[in-house]
Amino acid sequence: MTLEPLADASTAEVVAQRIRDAILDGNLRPGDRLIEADIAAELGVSRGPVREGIRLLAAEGLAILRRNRGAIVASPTFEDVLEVYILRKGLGSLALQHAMSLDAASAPEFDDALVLLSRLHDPQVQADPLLMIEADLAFQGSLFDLSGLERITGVLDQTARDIPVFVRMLDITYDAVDHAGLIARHEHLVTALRGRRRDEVMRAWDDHIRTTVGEFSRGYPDAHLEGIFDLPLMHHIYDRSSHS
Amino acid sequence: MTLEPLADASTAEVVAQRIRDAILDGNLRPGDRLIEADIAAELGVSRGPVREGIRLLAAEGLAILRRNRGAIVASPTFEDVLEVYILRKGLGSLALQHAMSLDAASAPEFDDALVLLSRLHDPQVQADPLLMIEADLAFQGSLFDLSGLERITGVLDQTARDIPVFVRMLDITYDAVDHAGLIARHEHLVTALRGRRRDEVMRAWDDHIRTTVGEFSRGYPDAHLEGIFDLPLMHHIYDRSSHS
DNA sequence: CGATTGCAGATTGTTGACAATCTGACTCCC
DNA sequence: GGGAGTCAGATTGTCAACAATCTGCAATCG
Repeated sequence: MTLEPLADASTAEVVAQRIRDAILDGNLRPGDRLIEADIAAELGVSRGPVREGIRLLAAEGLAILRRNRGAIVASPTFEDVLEVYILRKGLGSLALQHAMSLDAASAPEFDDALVLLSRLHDPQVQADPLLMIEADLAFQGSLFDLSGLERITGVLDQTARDIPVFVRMLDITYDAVDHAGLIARHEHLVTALRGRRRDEVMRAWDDHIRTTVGEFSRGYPDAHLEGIFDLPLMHHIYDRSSHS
Repeated sequence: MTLEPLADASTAEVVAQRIRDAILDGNLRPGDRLIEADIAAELGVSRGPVREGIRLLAAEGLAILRRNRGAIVASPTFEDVLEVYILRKGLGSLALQHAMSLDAASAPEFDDALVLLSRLHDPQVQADPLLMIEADLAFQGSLFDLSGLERITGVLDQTARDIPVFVRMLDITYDAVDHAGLIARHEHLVTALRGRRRDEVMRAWDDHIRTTVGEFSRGYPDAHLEGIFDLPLMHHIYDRSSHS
Protein backbone atom coordinates (compact mmCIF):
# COMPACT_ATOMS: atom_id res chain seq x y z
CA MET A 1 0.00 0.00 0.00
CA THR A 2 1.47 3.31 -1.02
CA LEU A 3 -0.38 6.49 -0.26
CA GLU A 4 0.46 10.02 -1.19
CA PRO A 5 1.23 12.18 1.81
CA LEU A 6 -1.56 14.63 2.46
CA ALA A 7 0.87 17.34 1.38
CA ASP A 8 -1.68 19.92 2.28
CA ALA A 9 -0.01 23.21 1.35
CA SER A 10 0.54 25.76 4.05
CA THR A 11 -1.88 28.66 4.23
CA ALA A 12 0.83 31.02 3.03
CA GLU A 13 1.37 28.87 -0.05
CA VAL A 14 -2.35 28.81 -0.77
CA VAL A 15 -2.44 32.59 -0.47
CA ALA A 16 0.49 32.88 -2.87
CA GLN A 17 -1.23 30.58 -5.33
CA ARG A 18 -4.45 32.58 -5.13
CA ILE A 19 -2.57 35.76 -5.93
CA ARG A 20 -0.81 34.01 -8.82
CA ASP A 21 -4.20 32.85 -10.08
CA ALA A 22 -5.57 36.38 -9.79
CA ILE A 23 -2.72 37.58 -11.98
CA LEU A 24 -3.34 34.79 -14.47
CA ASP A 25 -7.03 35.68 -14.56
CA GLY A 26 -6.19 39.30 -15.18
CA ASN A 27 -7.75 40.44 -11.91
CA LEU A 28 -4.39 41.73 -10.75
CA ARG A 29 -2.22 43.70 -13.12
CA PRO A 30 1.41 44.79 -13.01
CA GLY A 31 1.88 47.66 -10.59
CA ASP A 32 -1.24 46.88 -8.58
CA ARG A 33 -0.75 47.20 -4.86
CA LEU A 34 -0.96 44.09 -2.70
CA ILE A 35 -2.49 45.37 0.51
CA GLU A 36 -2.24 42.79 3.26
CA ALA A 37 -5.44 43.74 5.04
CA ASP A 38 -7.54 43.76 1.88
CA ILE A 39 -6.28 40.39 0.69
CA ALA A 40 -6.73 38.95 4.18
CA ALA A 41 -10.35 40.11 4.31
CA GLU A 42 -11.03 38.76 0.85
CA LEU A 43 -9.59 35.34 1.61
CA GLY A 44 -11.02 35.16 5.09
CA VAL A 45 -7.72 34.79 6.93
CA SER A 46 -5.64 37.13 9.01
CA ARG A 47 -2.75 39.26 7.82
CA GLY A 48 -0.04 36.90 9.04
CA PRO A 49 -0.36 34.18 6.42
CA VAL A 50 -1.05 36.80 3.75
CA ARG A 51 2.14 38.60 4.64
CA GLU A 52 4.02 35.31 4.42
CA GLY A 53 2.44 34.48 1.08
CA ILE A 54 3.42 37.84 -0.37
CA ARG A 55 7.01 37.23 0.73
CA LEU A 56 6.94 33.95 -1.17
CA LEU A 57 5.85 35.77 -4.30
CA ALA A 58 8.52 38.41 -3.75
CA ALA A 59 11.19 35.71 -3.54
CA GLU A 60 9.99 34.50 -6.93
CA GLY A 61 10.16 37.96 -8.40
CA LEU A 62 6.41 38.21 -8.91
CA ALA A 63 5.96 40.91 -6.28
CA ILE A 64 8.15 43.86 -5.45
CA LEU A 65 8.62 44.61 -1.77
CA ARG A 66 9.52 48.04 -0.45
CA ARG A 67 10.18 48.48 3.25
CA ASN A 68 7.27 49.96 5.10
CA ARG A 69 5.60 50.70 1.80
CA GLY A 70 4.01 47.42 0.93
CA ALA A 71 4.18 45.21 -2.09
CA ILE A 72 3.12 45.71 -5.69
CA VAL A 73 2.72 43.23 -8.51
CA ALA A 74 5.92 43.14 -10.57
CA SER A 75 6.02 44.63 -14.05
CA PRO A 76 8.18 42.21 -15.98
CA THR A 77 9.61 43.19 -19.33
CA PHE A 78 10.33 40.95 -22.25
CA GLU A 79 13.99 41.14 -21.26
CA ASP A 80 13.05 39.46 -17.99
CA VAL A 81 11.58 36.59 -19.98
CA LEU A 82 14.80 36.37 -21.96
CA GLU A 83 16.84 36.29 -18.79
CA VAL A 84 14.69 33.49 -17.44
CA TYR A 85 15.35 31.52 -20.60
CA ILE A 86 19.08 32.22 -20.44
CA LEU A 87 18.94 30.80 -16.94
CA ARG A 88 16.93 27.78 -18.01
CA LYS A 89 19.20 27.08 -20.92
CA GLY A 90 22.31 27.14 -18.73
CA LEU A 91 20.98 25.31 -15.70
CA GLY A 92 18.93 22.90 -17.78
CA SER A 93 21.96 21.75 -19.70
CA LEU A 94 23.81 21.24 -16.41
CA ALA A 95 20.98 19.18 -14.97
CA LEU A 96 20.57 17.07 -18.10
CA GLN A 97 24.32 16.42 -18.26
CA HIS A 98 24.38 15.39 -14.65
CA ALA A 99 21.32 13.19 -15.11
CA MET A 100 22.99 11.39 -17.97
CA SER A 101 26.13 10.75 -15.98
CA LEU A 102 23.89 8.99 -13.46
CA ASP A 103 22.25 6.94 -16.22
CA ALA A 104 18.98 8.59 -15.34
CA ALA A 105 16.97 6.91 -18.09
CA SER A 106 17.28 3.67 -16.12
CA ALA A 107 15.94 5.26 -12.94
CA PRO A 108 12.36 4.47 -11.95
CA GLU A 109 11.66 8.21 -11.88
CA PHE A 110 12.13 8.29 -15.60
CA ASP A 111 8.64 6.86 -15.92
CA ASP A 112 7.24 9.94 -14.20
CA ALA A 113 8.70 12.03 -16.97
CA LEU A 114 7.07 9.82 -19.58
CA VAL A 115 3.70 10.16 -17.89
CA LEU A 116 4.04 13.93 -17.85
CA LEU A 117 5.08 13.89 -21.47
CA SER A 118 1.97 11.96 -22.39
CA ARG A 119 -0.15 14.70 -20.85
CA LEU A 120 0.91 16.94 -23.71
CA HIS A 121 -1.16 14.78 -26.06
CA ASP A 122 -4.36 15.43 -24.14
CA PRO A 123 -6.68 17.51 -26.34
CA GLN A 124 -8.07 19.24 -23.27
CA VAL A 125 -4.57 20.39 -22.36
CA GLN A 126 -3.79 21.43 -25.89
CA ALA A 127 -6.93 23.53 -26.00
CA ASP A 128 -5.69 25.87 -23.28
CA PRO A 129 -2.35 27.56 -23.99
CA LEU A 130 -1.61 28.09 -20.31
CA LEU A 131 -2.33 24.48 -19.43
CA MET A 132 -0.04 23.52 -22.28
CA ILE A 133 2.79 25.68 -20.96
CA GLU A 134 2.37 24.29 -17.48
CA ALA A 135 2.32 20.69 -18.71
CA ASP A 136 5.39 21.39 -20.83
CA LEU A 137 7.28 22.88 -17.89
CA ALA A 138 6.22 20.06 -15.58
CA PHE A 139 7.66 17.54 -18.01
CA GLN A 140 10.93 19.43 -18.29
CA GLY A 141 11.10 19.70 -14.51
CA SER A 142 10.75 15.96 -14.13
CA LEU A 143 13.77 15.50 -16.38
CA PHE A 144 15.82 17.97 -14.34
CA ASP A 145 14.84 16.16 -11.16
CA LEU A 146 16.68 13.11 -12.44
CA SER A 147 19.93 14.95 -11.81
CA GLY A 148 19.38 14.96 -8.08
CA LEU A 149 20.88 18.47 -7.97
CA GLU A 150 18.35 20.01 -5.64
CA ARG A 151 19.61 23.57 -5.59
CA ILE A 152 19.70 23.72 -9.36
CA THR A 153 16.30 22.12 -9.81
CA GLY A 154 14.99 24.51 -7.19
CA VAL A 155 16.02 27.50 -9.26
CA LEU A 156 14.59 25.86 -12.37
CA ASP A 157 11.30 25.22 -10.59
CA GLN A 158 11.13 28.87 -9.68
CA THR A 159 11.55 29.93 -13.27
CA ALA A 160 8.88 27.42 -14.22
CA ARG A 161 6.43 29.06 -11.85
CA ASP A 162 7.29 32.47 -13.26
CA ILE A 163 6.89 31.71 -16.93
CA PRO A 164 3.11 31.25 -17.13
CA VAL A 165 2.60 34.45 -15.17
CA PHE A 166 5.02 36.39 -17.32
CA VAL A 167 3.38 35.09 -20.47
CA ARG A 168 0.06 36.34 -19.18
CA MET A 169 1.38 39.71 -18.01
CA LEU A 170 3.16 40.46 -21.22
CA ASP A 171 0.28 39.20 -23.35
CA ILE A 172 2.64 36.88 -25.13
CA THR A 173 0.77 35.04 -27.83
CA TYR A 174 1.23 31.38 -27.30
CA ASP A 175 -1.89 30.31 -29.14
CA ALA A 176 -0.33 29.56 -32.47
CA VAL A 177 2.17 27.24 -30.90
CA ASP A 178 3.08 24.14 -32.85
CA HIS A 179 1.93 21.36 -30.52
CA ALA A 180 3.09 18.56 -32.74
CA GLY A 181 6.53 20.10 -33.07
CA LEU A 182 6.83 20.58 -29.33
CA ILE A 183 5.94 16.98 -28.63
CA ALA A 184 8.28 15.76 -31.33
CA ARG A 185 11.14 17.76 -29.84
CA HIS A 186 10.48 16.38 -26.39
CA GLU A 187 10.23 12.81 -27.63
CA HIS A 188 13.50 13.30 -29.39
CA LEU A 189 14.99 14.54 -26.12
CA VAL A 190 13.71 11.47 -24.28
CA THR A 191 15.11 9.12 -26.89
CA ALA A 192 18.49 10.81 -26.79
CA LEU A 193 18.50 10.65 -22.99
CA ARG A 194 17.75 6.94 -23.12
CA GLY A 195 20.68 6.43 -25.44
CA ARG A 196 22.88 8.70 -23.30
CA ARG A 197 23.84 10.53 -26.45
CA ARG A 198 25.13 13.70 -24.86
CA ASP A 199 25.56 15.83 -27.92
CA GLU A 200 22.15 14.95 -29.19
CA VAL A 201 20.55 15.76 -25.85
CA MET A 202 22.30 19.10 -25.74
CA ARG A 203 21.27 19.92 -29.28
CA ALA A 204 17.67 18.94 -28.54
CA TRP A 205 17.62 21.12 -25.43
CA ASP A 206 19.15 24.04 -27.29
CA ASP A 207 16.64 23.57 -30.06
CA HIS A 208 13.75 23.58 -27.64
CA ILE A 209 14.86 26.82 -25.94
CA ARG A 210 15.44 28.55 -29.24
CA THR A 211 12.10 27.49 -30.66
CA THR A 212 10.19 28.52 -27.57
CA VAL A 213 11.87 31.90 -27.32
CA GLY A 214 11.35 32.35 -31.02
CA GLU A 215 7.63 31.68 -30.68
CA PHE A 216 7.40 34.05 -27.72
CA SER A 217 9.25 36.75 -29.63
CA ARG A 218 6.74 37.01 -32.43
CA GLY A 219 4.84 39.73 -30.64
CA TYR A 220 8.09 41.48 -29.77
CA PRO A 221 9.70 42.15 -33.11
CA ASP A 222 12.30 44.48 -31.65
CA ALA A 223 13.60 42.02 -29.08
CA HIS A 224 17.36 41.71 -29.15
CA LEU A 225 17.78 38.02 -29.57
CA GLU A 226 20.93 38.02 -31.62
CA GLY A 227 23.71 36.13 -29.96
CA ILE A 228 22.06 35.73 -26.59
CA PHE A 229 21.22 32.10 -27.08
CA ASP A 230 24.22 31.26 -29.17
CA LEU A 231 26.28 30.39 -26.13
CA PRO A 232 27.56 26.87 -26.55
CA LEU A 233 25.91 24.34 -24.31
CA MET A 234 27.71 22.81 -21.42
CA HIS A 235 28.40 19.53 -23.06
CA HIS A 236 31.29 17.20 -23.77
CA ILE A 237 33.33 15.42 -21.23
CA TYR A 238 31.55 15.06 -17.89
CA ASP A 239 31.91 11.41 -18.57
CA ARG A 240 34.12 8.94 -16.82
CA SER A 241 30.86 7.56 -15.42
CA SER A 242 31.99 8.19 -11.89
CA HIS A 243 29.59 9.39 -9.21
CA SER A 244 29.01 6.51 -6.87
CA MET B 1 26.06 67.33 1.69
CA THR B 2 25.81 63.65 0.86
CA LEU B 3 24.59 61.22 3.42
CA GLU B 4 24.34 57.49 3.24
CA PRO B 5 20.76 56.25 3.37
CA LEU B 6 20.00 54.69 6.72
CA ALA B 7 19.55 51.42 4.85
CA ASP B 8 18.61 49.91 8.10
CA ALA B 9 17.90 46.25 7.37
CA SER B 10 14.50 44.88 8.29
CA THR B 11 14.21 43.16 11.62
CA ALA B 12 13.74 39.83 9.90
CA GLU B 13 17.00 40.29 8.02
CA VAL B 14 18.83 41.18 11.21
CA VAL B 15 17.44 38.06 12.84
CA ALA B 16 18.58 35.96 9.88
CA GLN B 17 22.05 37.48 10.08
CA ARG B 18 22.27 36.82 13.80
CA ILE B 19 21.43 33.19 13.25
CA ARG B 20 24.00 32.99 10.46
CA ASP B 21 26.56 34.52 12.81
CA ALA B 22 25.66 32.03 15.50
CA ILE B 23 26.36 29.24 13.03
CA LEU B 24 29.65 30.82 12.02
CA ASP B 25 30.62 31.15 15.69
CA GLY B 26 29.80 27.52 16.25
CA ASN B 27 27.01 28.31 18.69
CA LEU B 28 24.52 26.65 16.39
CA ARG B 29 25.37 23.34 14.82
CA PRO B 30 23.79 21.33 12.00
CA GLY B 31 20.60 19.67 13.16
CA ASP B 32 20.01 22.11 16.02
CA ARG B 33 16.41 23.19 16.38
CA LEU B 34 15.48 26.80 15.70
CA ILE B 35 12.68 27.43 18.16
CA GLU B 36 10.91 30.68 17.39
CA ALA B 37 10.00 31.55 20.95
CA ASP B 38 13.51 30.91 22.30
CA ILE B 39 15.21 32.98 19.62
CA ALA B 40 12.65 35.74 20.06
CA ALA B 41 13.31 35.88 23.78
CA GLU B 42 17.05 35.89 23.27
CA LEU B 43 16.96 38.71 20.74
CA GLY B 44 14.33 40.71 22.56
CA VAL B 45 11.76 40.73 19.76
CA SER B 46 8.52 38.90 19.22
CA ARG B 47 8.03 35.71 17.27
CA GLY B 48 6.79 37.39 14.08
CA PRO B 49 10.08 38.80 12.84
CA VAL B 50 11.92 35.70 14.02
CA ARG B 51 9.59 33.51 12.02
CA GLU B 52 10.18 35.70 8.98
CA GLY B 53 13.95 35.56 9.47
CA ILE B 54 13.91 31.79 9.68
CA ARG B 55 11.97 31.65 6.40
CA LEU B 56 14.71 33.75 4.81
CA LEU B 57 17.32 31.25 5.96
CA ALA B 58 15.18 28.37 4.72
CA ALA B 59 14.97 29.99 1.28
CA GLU B 60 18.77 30.03 1.25
CA GLY B 61 18.99 26.40 2.23
CA LEU B 62 20.55 27.14 5.60
CA ALA B 63 17.51 26.00 7.55
CA ILE B 64 15.17 23.10 6.93
CA LEU B 65 11.48 23.77 7.46
CA ARG B 66 8.97 21.05 8.30
CA ARG B 67 5.30 21.92 8.55
CA ASN B 68 4.13 22.29 12.12
CA ARG B 69 7.38 20.87 13.33
CA GLY B 70 9.66 23.84 13.22
CA ALA B 71 12.99 24.48 11.63
CA ILE B 72 16.40 22.96 12.13
CA VAL B 73 19.82 24.08 10.99
CA ALA B 74 20.67 22.36 7.72
CA SER B 75 23.33 19.65 7.59
CA PRO B 76 25.11 20.31 4.33
CA THR B 77 27.39 17.70 2.85
CA PHE B 78 30.48 18.24 0.78
CA GLU B 79 28.38 17.38 -2.25
CA ASP B 80 26.24 20.41 -1.50
CA VAL B 81 29.35 22.55 -1.68
CA LEU B 82 30.21 20.97 -5.01
CA GLU B 83 26.72 21.69 -6.32
CA VAL B 84 27.04 25.30 -5.26
CA TYR B 85 30.27 25.54 -7.20
CA ILE B 86 28.76 23.88 -10.24
CA LEU B 87 26.06 26.54 -10.06
CA ARG B 88 28.57 29.33 -9.64
CA LYS B 89 30.70 28.09 -12.48
CA GLY B 90 27.74 27.96 -14.86
CA LEU B 91 25.98 31.15 -13.85
CA GLY B 92 29.22 33.04 -13.32
CA SER B 93 30.35 32.35 -16.85
CA LEU B 94 26.96 33.54 -18.13
CA ALA B 95 27.18 36.76 -16.14
CA LEU B 96 30.76 37.47 -17.17
CA GLN B 97 29.93 36.83 -20.82
CA HIS B 98 26.98 39.13 -20.65
CA ALA B 99 29.01 41.79 -18.84
CA MET B 100 31.62 41.70 -21.58
CA SER B 101 29.04 42.09 -24.30
CA LEU B 102 28.01 45.30 -22.53
CA ASP B 103 31.64 46.46 -22.36
CA ALA B 104 31.34 46.40 -18.61
CA ALA B 105 34.95 47.36 -17.97
CA SER B 106 34.07 50.84 -19.16
CA ALA B 107 31.16 51.17 -16.76
CA PRO B 108 31.63 53.32 -13.66
CA GLU B 109 30.66 50.33 -11.54
CA PHE B 110 33.83 48.62 -12.63
CA ASP B 111 35.64 50.80 -10.10
CA ASP B 112 33.60 49.24 -7.31
CA ALA B 113 35.01 45.89 -8.29
CA LEU B 114 38.54 47.25 -8.17
CA VAL B 115 37.97 48.65 -4.70
CA LEU B 116 36.67 45.30 -3.49
CA LEU B 117 39.63 43.57 -5.11
CA SER B 118 42.02 45.83 -3.22
CA ARG B 119 40.47 44.70 0.03
CA LEU B 120 42.03 41.31 -0.55
CA HIS B 121 45.45 42.86 0.04
CA ASP B 122 44.52 44.02 3.53
CA PRO B 123 46.59 42.03 6.04
CA GLN B 124 43.74 42.18 8.53
CA VAL B 125 41.48 40.50 5.99
CA GLN B 126 44.10 37.95 5.08
CA ALA B 127 44.52 37.04 8.72
CA ASP B 128 40.98 35.72 9.01
CA PRO B 129 40.06 32.97 6.57
CA LEU B 130 36.36 33.76 6.79
CA LEU B 131 36.88 37.46 6.13
CA MET B 132 39.03 36.46 3.19
CA ILE B 133 36.30 34.25 1.73
CA GLU B 134 33.73 36.99 2.18
CA ALA B 135 35.93 39.62 0.57
CA ASP B 136 36.67 37.24 -2.28
CA LEU B 137 32.98 36.55 -2.86
CA ALA B 138 32.08 40.23 -2.63
CA PHE B 139 34.59 41.01 -5.36
CA GLN B 140 33.24 38.28 -7.60
CA GLY B 141 29.71 39.50 -6.96
CA SER B 142 30.61 42.99 -8.07
CA LEU B 143 31.83 41.56 -11.38
CA PHE B 144 28.60 39.62 -11.87
CA ASP B 145 26.59 42.75 -11.13
CA LEU B 146 28.09 44.34 -14.21
CA SER B 147 25.96 42.00 -16.31
CA GLY B 148 22.76 43.64 -15.14
CA LEU B 149 21.14 40.19 -15.07
CA GLU B 150 19.35 40.54 -11.77
CA ARG B 151 17.84 37.10 -11.49
CA ILE B 152 21.15 35.45 -12.18
CA THR B 153 23.12 37.68 -9.84
CA GLY B 154 20.45 37.05 -7.24
CA VAL B 155 21.09 33.33 -7.35
CA LEU B 156 24.83 33.94 -7.28
CA ASP B 157 24.45 36.19 -4.25
CA GLN B 158 22.56 33.46 -2.49
CA THR B 159 25.35 30.98 -3.08
CA ALA B 160 27.81 33.60 -1.86
CA ARG B 161 25.94 33.86 1.43
CA ASP B 162 25.90 30.09 1.75
CA ILE B 163 29.56 29.40 1.15
CA PRO B 164 31.08 30.87 4.34
CA VAL B 165 28.49 29.03 6.41
CA PHE B 166 29.07 25.75 4.63
CA VAL B 167 32.81 26.12 5.02
CA ARG B 168 32.34 26.55 8.74
CA MET B 169 29.84 23.72 9.10
CA LEU B 170 31.95 21.24 7.22
CA ASP B 171 35.15 22.36 8.93
CA ILE B 172 36.71 22.94 5.58
CA THR B 173 40.29 24.01 6.03
CA TYR B 174 40.76 27.25 4.26
CA ASP B 175 43.73 28.39 6.33
CA ALA B 176 46.46 27.25 4.04
CA VAL B 177 44.95 29.11 1.13
CA ASP B 178 47.37 30.75 -1.26
CA HIS B 179 46.47 34.43 -0.92
CA ALA B 180 48.98 35.63 -3.47
CA GLY B 181 47.72 33.12 -6.00
CA LEU B 182 44.11 34.10 -5.42
CA ILE B 183 44.85 37.78 -5.94
CA ALA B 184 46.93 37.06 -9.01
CA ARG B 185 44.08 35.06 -10.53
CA HIS B 186 41.60 37.82 -9.84
CA GLU B 187 43.87 40.49 -11.27
CA HIS B 188 44.28 38.38 -14.34
CA LEU B 189 40.50 38.16 -14.59
CA VAL B 190 40.18 41.93 -14.32
CA THR B 191 42.80 42.51 -17.00
CA ALA B 192 41.14 40.06 -19.35
CA LEU B 193 37.77 41.70 -18.74
CA ARG B 194 39.25 45.08 -19.55
CA GLY B 195 40.57 43.72 -22.82
CA ARG B 196 37.28 41.93 -23.51
CA ARG B 197 39.25 38.80 -24.21
CA ARG B 198 36.46 36.30 -23.84
CA ASP B 199 38.41 33.11 -23.93
CA GLU B 200 40.91 34.40 -21.44
CA VAL B 201 38.16 35.52 -19.07
CA MET B 202 36.50 32.15 -19.30
CA ARG B 203 39.75 30.34 -18.68
CA ALA B 204 40.51 32.57 -15.70
CA TRP B 205 37.07 31.94 -14.23
CA ASP B 206 37.37 28.21 -14.78
CA ASP B 207 40.80 28.27 -13.21
CA HIS B 208 39.52 30.09 -10.17
CA ILE B 209 36.68 27.64 -9.58
CA ARG B 210 38.93 24.64 -10.00
CA THR B 211 41.57 26.00 -7.69
CA THR B 212 39.07 26.93 -5.00
CA VAL B 213 37.30 23.59 -5.13
CA GLY B 214 40.67 21.89 -5.16
CA GLU B 215 41.71 23.72 -2.01
CA PHE B 216 38.41 22.92 -0.32
CA SER B 217 38.72 19.27 -1.25
CA ARG B 218 41.94 18.68 0.59
CA GLY B 219 40.10 17.61 3.71
CA TYR B 220 37.76 15.45 1.67
CA PRO B 221 40.06 13.07 -0.14
CA ASP B 222 37.23 10.83 -1.28
CA ALA B 223 35.24 13.59 -2.96
CA HIS B 224 34.22 12.67 -6.49
CA LEU B 225 35.58 15.58 -8.41
CA GLU B 226 36.45 13.79 -11.60
CA GLY B 227 34.69 15.25 -14.54
CA ILE B 228 32.28 17.43 -12.63
CA PHE B 229 34.06 20.66 -13.40
CA ASP B 230 35.26 19.64 -16.82
CA LEU B 231 32.16 21.01 -18.48
CA PRO B 232 33.21 23.49 -21.10
CA LEU B 233 32.46 27.06 -20.24
CA MET B 234 29.74 28.98 -21.92
CA HIS B 235 31.98 30.95 -24.15
CA HIS B 236 32.41 31.74 -27.84
CA ILE B 237 30.05 33.75 -29.87
CA TYR B 238 27.75 35.93 -27.82
CA ASP B 239 29.33 38.68 -29.76
CA ARG B 240 27.77 40.84 -32.43
CA SER B 241 27.97 43.55 -29.76
CA SER B 242 24.25 43.98 -29.92
CA HIS B 243 22.22 44.81 -26.86
CA SER B 244 20.80 48.30 -27.17
C1' DC C 1 4.16 82.23 -5.52
C1' DG C 2 7.41 78.47 -4.34
C1' DA C 3 9.30 75.78 -0.83
C1' DT C 4 8.93 73.84 3.58
C1' DT C 5 6.45 72.09 7.52
C1' DG C 6 2.81 69.81 9.91
C1' DC C 7 -0.87 66.75 9.97
C1' DA C 8 -4.45 63.03 8.99
C1' DG C 9 -5.32 58.78 6.83
C1' DA C 10 -3.71 54.57 5.19
C1' DT C 11 -0.72 50.78 5.57
C1' DT C 12 2.94 48.06 7.27
C1' DG C 13 5.65 46.25 11.33
C1' DT C 14 5.30 44.21 15.82
C1' DT C 15 3.32 42.19 19.71
C1' DG C 16 1.06 38.94 22.97
C1' DA C 17 -2.76 35.74 23.32
C1' DC C 18 -5.16 31.82 21.62
C1' DA C 19 -5.93 27.60 18.65
C1' DA C 20 -4.16 23.68 16.22
C1' DT C 21 -0.73 20.30 15.72
C1' DC C 22 2.96 17.31 16.79
C1' DT C 23 5.97 14.43 19.91
C1' DG C 24 6.88 11.21 23.23
C1' DA C 25 5.67 8.75 27.20
C1' DC C 26 2.43 6.25 29.66
C1' DT C 27 -1.23 3.09 30.23
C1' DC C 28 -4.13 -0.43 29.03
C1' DC C 29 -5.51 -4.53 26.90
C1' DC C 30 -4.99 -8.65 24.30
C1' DG D 1 5.57 -8.29 25.32
C1' DG D 2 3.68 -5.70 21.54
C1' DG D 3 0.43 -2.66 19.75
C1' DA D 4 -3.27 0.70 20.09
C1' DG D 5 -5.26 4.37 22.66
C1' DT D 6 -4.71 8.46 25.64
C1' DC D 7 -2.87 12.47 27.22
C1' DA D 8 0.25 16.29 28.69
C1' DG D 9 3.84 19.29 27.21
C1' DA D 10 6.06 21.75 23.75
C1' DT D 11 5.89 24.24 19.63
C1' DT D 12 4.06 26.13 15.56
C1' DG D 13 0.09 28.46 13.13
C1' DT D 14 -3.22 32.12 13.38
C1' DC D 15 -5.37 36.07 14.97
C1' DA D 16 -6.68 40.84 16.32
C1' DA D 17 -4.94 44.98 18.57
C1' DC D 18 -1.36 48.34 18.89
C1' DA D 19 2.83 51.05 17.39
C1' DA D 20 5.67 52.91 13.79
C1' DT D 21 6.09 54.57 9.30
C1' DC D 22 4.92 56.48 4.96
C1' DT D 23 2.10 59.33 1.62
C1' DG D 24 -0.22 63.15 0.03
C1' DC D 25 -2.45 67.32 0.97
C1' DA D 26 -3.19 71.52 3.17
C1' DA D 27 -1.43 75.23 5.89
C1' DT D 28 2.35 78.21 6.69
C1' DC D 29 6.26 81.01 5.94
C1' DG D 30 9.51 83.67 3.50
